Amino acid sequence: MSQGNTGVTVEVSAPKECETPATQAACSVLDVLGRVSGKWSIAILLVTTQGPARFTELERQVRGISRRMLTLTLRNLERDGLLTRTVYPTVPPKVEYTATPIARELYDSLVELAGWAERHVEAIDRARLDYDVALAAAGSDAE
Amino acid sequence: MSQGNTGVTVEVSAPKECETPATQAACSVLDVLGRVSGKWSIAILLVTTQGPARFTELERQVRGISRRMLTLTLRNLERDGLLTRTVYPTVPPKVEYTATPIARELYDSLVELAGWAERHVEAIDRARLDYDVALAAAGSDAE
DNA sequence: CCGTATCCGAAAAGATACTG
DNA sequence: CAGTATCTTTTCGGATACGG
Repeated sequence: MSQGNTGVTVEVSAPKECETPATQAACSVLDVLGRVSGKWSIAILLVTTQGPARFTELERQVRGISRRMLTLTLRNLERDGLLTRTVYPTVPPKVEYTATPIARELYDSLVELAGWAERHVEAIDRARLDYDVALAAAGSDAE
Repeated sequence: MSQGNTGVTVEVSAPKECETPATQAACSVLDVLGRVSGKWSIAILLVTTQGPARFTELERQVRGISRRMLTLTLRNLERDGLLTRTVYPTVPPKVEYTATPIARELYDSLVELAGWAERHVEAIDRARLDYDVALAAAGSDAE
C-alpha cells in the first residue's frame, strides 16, 4: 500500500448511499450505535436481559436515571423491537419490560465490546495520561 | 489565562460513573461507547483502518463532517491511543493518521455489531413501523 | 404505580473566517 | 495543507409538577 487508503467514504447522516462493502459495514455500525448510544440504553438492556423488570424496579436498579430518561429510553427500545412492554390491568398498575431475542443477541455483541474494553482499558488510560502530560509539557514550554 | 489550554479541549467524550451493581456490568461497555460514541469516531476509525489518511483526505471521505469536528474527533482518538498522528515537516505540511492495533481490534468488534445490524435491521424497521402505526391509530381513535 | 408535560442548563455539533 | 478561534444552532439530559 503505497498511497494507503482505498477511496473509502463514510456517510453518517444518510445511510441510503451505502454501497461498497466497507461503507455498508460503516452504516450498519453507525445504525446500531444510533439506536443504543443513549446514555442509559445499555444499562436498561442489561437489566431486562436478566429477566422481566418493572418500571420502578428499573428506576431503582439503573441508579441515577431520571423518570423522563427512563420513559424515553424504554419507549425507543420498545419501538425498535428490543423490548416488550406488558401491561397488567391490576389495581396498582403493573408494567413489565423484557428484552426480546434480538436484544439478547445484541447483548452478546456488546459483550464482545466489553472484552475489548477490558483488554485495553489499561493501555488506553496510559495513552491518555501520556498525551495529557506531553501536552502540558509542550504548553508550559511554549509559554 | 495561563491554564486556559490554547488548543482544543476535550469536548467529545464525557466521564462516567460506575458505582451501582446494576450498571457496573454495563460500565465497560458504556466506557467503550463513551470513547467511540462521537458522531464521527467510527467513520474516522473505519477509514484510517484501511490505511494512513491525511487531514483533507478524511475531510473529503467522511462526508458531512466539519473541520472542527474532524479535528476534535481526531484529537480524542489520538489521545486514547486509537490513532497515531505523524507529521512530515515538508513544505506543504503533511499529516497522516493511522489506526493503531488496538483500534483495529475494536474494528473487529464493530464488525460483530454490524453483523447484528444486518441480521435484524429488517425486523427492527418493521417493529418501528408497527409501533408508529399503532400509536397513530390509538391517537386518532382517542380523538 | 406508571407514567406525561414543561422548563432549563449543559453539551454536542455546524459554519466559517483566519493562520503558520 | 492542516489546523484554530469563535459564534450559533441543535440535541441531550436533569428536575419536577401533574395526571390516569
